[in-house]
Amino acid sequence: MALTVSQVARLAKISIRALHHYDELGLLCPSDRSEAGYRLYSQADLQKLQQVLFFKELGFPLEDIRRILGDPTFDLRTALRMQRQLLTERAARLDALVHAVDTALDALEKGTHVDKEAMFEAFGDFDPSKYEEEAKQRWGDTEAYKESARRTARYKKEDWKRIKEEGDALFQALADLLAAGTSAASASAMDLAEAHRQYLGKWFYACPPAMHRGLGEMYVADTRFTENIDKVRPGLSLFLRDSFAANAERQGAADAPCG
Amino acid sequence: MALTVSQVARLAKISIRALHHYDELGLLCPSDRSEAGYRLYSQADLQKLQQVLFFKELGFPLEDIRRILGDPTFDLRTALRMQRQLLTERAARLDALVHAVDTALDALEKGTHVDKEAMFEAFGDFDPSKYEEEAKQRWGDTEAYKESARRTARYKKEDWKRIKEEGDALFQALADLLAAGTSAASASAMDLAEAHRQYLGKWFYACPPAMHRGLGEMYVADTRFTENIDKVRPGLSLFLRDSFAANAERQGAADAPCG
DNA sequence: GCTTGACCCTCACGCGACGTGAGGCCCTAC
DNA sequence: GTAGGGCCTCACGTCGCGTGAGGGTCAAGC
Repeated sequence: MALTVSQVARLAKISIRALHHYDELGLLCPSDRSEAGYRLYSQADLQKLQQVLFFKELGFPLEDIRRILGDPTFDLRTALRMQRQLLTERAARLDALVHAVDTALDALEKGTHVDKEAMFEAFGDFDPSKYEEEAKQRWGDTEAYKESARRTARYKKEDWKRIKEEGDALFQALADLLAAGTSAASASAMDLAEAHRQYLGKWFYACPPAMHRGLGEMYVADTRFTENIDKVRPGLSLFLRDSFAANAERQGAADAPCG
Repeated sequence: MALTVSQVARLAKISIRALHHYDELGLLCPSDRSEAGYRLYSQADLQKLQQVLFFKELGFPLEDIRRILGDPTFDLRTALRMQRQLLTERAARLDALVHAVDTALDALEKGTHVDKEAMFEAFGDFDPSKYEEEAKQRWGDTEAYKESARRTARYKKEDWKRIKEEGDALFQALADLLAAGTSAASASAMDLAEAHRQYLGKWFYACPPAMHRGLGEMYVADTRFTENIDKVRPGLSLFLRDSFAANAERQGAADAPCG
């Protein structure tokens, strides 16, 4: 039943080296080894590999995949939403590129003598003056604009981390309240709950108070969430549920379910 | 008129380091430097950058882009067709992934308690037995199959090079005939012309004899092609045109134009 | 004239996901 | 017993930059 590296590699259409790499990272360690030290993969290993490849296709870095698969309470929902967003953006971009290539090919096949400059007119995506105007419209020609222009490049790469940190900070702040014995229905707790709700809306999806309350319910109902939230501080999931609910009440939420 | 690195970087929405990198590679060297050694980019440099970014978006490696832009007779048409193919495949894959993510999200929002295995059923793309059957159907469980399975992984990465080499070899063979004084209408020349036509059909696009003849015409009509083809051997472009035409005649082509 | 701070330069190492040998053990088969 | 294929573990290479370190340049304000 146990498969060797080359067999697994052929099945999954990846390289042997990739399997070695996943082993090194602790991402997918074969569940057995032969006497001679050969890697032996079980059916369960294959299933895990399947999951690894899924997330890889979605564009997750391997280190994240390791954590995702190792940590069953990872926030799949928000991660998938972000990834969906990313994928659709990439798809739109690809569509645009295919279009640009078609235009270029058309021109080539008709005129034969199309010079490259003309080709790029079709792909009119880099007119400096246009960019500058757009940029000024957005931020004005201020110091803030200069600063912003400089930082946006970094943002792209660090989005994930920043967003995660922002969320973690909110949870931590709520955990601190819990530790201090503050009530989940206190103004400070509700304010943080509201901040968390807005945080979700800002980065992931519109989350009306009723849905937020539902999310809190899920935190205690679903042990996968509960366990991990309580790692920050025991009892935090309950505290979150209550503060989310209190805040939802304050915001005048009806008794709508989450979803 | 001359722009500094940071200005260009802001306009093109790339990093300064990237510009340094392109300079190092000889891909985009600023046409001027200040007394202090500052890079100064002209409008022409910006246009070239525009082209660089276009090809980069299409997924070409930088080294290839350098050669493409440095060599005006590069076979844009075939390159673009290949790239188009690649892009549509990638787009299709992205679509499938978005779908898979949607399914996963749906399940998550309904059931909340969806385990990962169920999630991957939606993305049923890794059933080992399925793969194995498919593979056997295609190649049978032979030595050739084993070999093939081992090589396909490499093919992906080396496609470009192999295909280019195949084309180069054909051109070289024809150049040898020319050097030997063989007629462009000789059987051997026509056979090579036919091989080139089939080569195009195999890797790029269906090229009926009449279109192939038109391609030959272009080789002499468009100096960008002429110059570079004649680098292989002076007069080769003419020889190609004539042998393509002779072969088209032999294949019973009407007098249709290329395209 | 001097400092401050934004901007520029050139090394040069780091990263992520492997590719690609090198050198050597294992295992079956002739 | 030796030839071959498959497996192992280092360990360095690749690509497209990111990210400092260490230091010169330049316009503005004191």
